[in-house]
Amino acid sequence: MTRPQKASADLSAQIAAAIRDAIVSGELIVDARLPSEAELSTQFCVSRPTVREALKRLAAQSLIRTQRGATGGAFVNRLSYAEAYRQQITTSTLLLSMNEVDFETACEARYTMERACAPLAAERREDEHLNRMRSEIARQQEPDLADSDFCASDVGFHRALVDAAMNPVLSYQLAGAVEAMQPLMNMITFISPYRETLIALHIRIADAMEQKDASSVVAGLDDLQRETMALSRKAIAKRAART
Amino acid sequence: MTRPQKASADLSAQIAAAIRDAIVSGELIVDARLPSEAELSTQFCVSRPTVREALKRLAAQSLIRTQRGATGGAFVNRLSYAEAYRQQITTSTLLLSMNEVDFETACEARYTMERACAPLAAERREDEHLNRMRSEIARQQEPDLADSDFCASDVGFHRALVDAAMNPVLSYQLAGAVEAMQPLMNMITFISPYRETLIALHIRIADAMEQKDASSVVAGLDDLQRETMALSRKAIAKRAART
DNA sequence: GGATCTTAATTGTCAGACAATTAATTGTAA
DNA sequence: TTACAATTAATTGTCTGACAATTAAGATCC
Repeated sequence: MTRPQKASADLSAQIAAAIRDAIVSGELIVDARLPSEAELSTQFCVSRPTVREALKRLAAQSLIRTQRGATGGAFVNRLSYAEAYRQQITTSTLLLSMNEVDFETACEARYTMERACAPLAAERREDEHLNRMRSEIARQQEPDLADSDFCASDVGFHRALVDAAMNPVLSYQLAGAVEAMQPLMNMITFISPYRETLIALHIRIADAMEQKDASSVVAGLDDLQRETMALSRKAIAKRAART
Repeated sequence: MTRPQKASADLSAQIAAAIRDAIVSGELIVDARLPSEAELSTQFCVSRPTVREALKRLAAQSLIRTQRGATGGAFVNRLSYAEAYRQQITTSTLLLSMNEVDFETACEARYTMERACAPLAAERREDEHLNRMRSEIARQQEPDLADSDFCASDVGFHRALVDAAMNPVLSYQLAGAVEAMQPLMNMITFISPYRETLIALHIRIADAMEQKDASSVVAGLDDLQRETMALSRKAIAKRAART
């Protein structure tokens, strides 16, 4: 954790980079305590506010956590799957919403990845996953369900499918792809007949999962992608017609 | 951008959350200028250092950028693909390194996702991608190449394959999976005969890509996964024997 | 021994100041 | 009038010093 090198950047950014490097390189291991803010400020020859800004940067990336009190301080944080999920989702959501990624590209990416999970999911699925899928389907059949809740349930259904692959790294990677689609999906209005088509496909996929029939799951996802894309085209056409 | 609600957290965290919500919800659009630090400090009834800590948190997530000078200030940042890649990779790398994710799980996730790209990649690949793959193979055949450079080239090869799918969202999602494996791969020593096996598979995959033969690409990736896992088991066994 | 108080260390927050940077404005000369 | 230089104002970057809040450890008392 020596003096940072890259000039022409904020001191706080330089210090944050230096500490981050120390963490990533393993020089600072999980749960290790960093020097106190006062010590860091003398080490780096900067004031405490500057050190604090650096620490806040790291905290924003969940690289450290801080504790007040006598034995408090900043500690290297173990990045939990839950935290990683959260960051993955926010980053993906922002990327999709701010970069004007068209629906088809995002949709293709999502279903491509999801199809990849299907073989593992079909083979390893447990009753828990099947139950989650079934209960989301039941929710989707509620007649007075709002569009946004329908989409949320859709996300839940697909996450259950992904989780069934029993590979946490895969679940983590897919989390972004699946959840980030929700805002885009929310722009589609799911009127009754369309919902029924999607639900029928969900049922088909769940049945295939129950029988551990991987190729049918893949085929179901294929159809679901086609259906979703067709729906989005309709929504876009309708929006264009209105203007 | 009203007063934050969640109590019992740092003021700077609350303020950061409030501004982040305003950005995510679209209340603050890309390139919009936030109020100056002085204004924010009066708006939120906190001191300027506290506001600054909040802004640094957001800057760490590339949600804003700051500019000094007369017309300076904090601006909502458009999250570029490059930025998103970077964040994706650091998060994935940390998750894998700090959570003691075993090699097989990470490897399975990576190859599962990569196989999913294969059909699109085989169909859409351009000469550029093929050239990148070939040149990485050439690099891998250099006799004096260090293990870490061999791994880096391996990553380059696979990224070219993923990019050939011509879907930036997919490339973004895969970036984490592929790059985060590199530190894990670096723990394997690639002695000469093993390298040749991997290179042969790379050549097989590149040839299949050239002929746009999707199923052969998938089969090649399958074998590559098996080979990589076998190699890692050997490395682990050797390490265990040494102690 | 156990409960309570004190103390010290540490982070959280504040106020005020000055330096550095940058664009707009103003002044000046060709 | 135009081109260029100096000034000015706004803003972020940084520092100093202080105090509040929190927490664990030690000291004290019963």
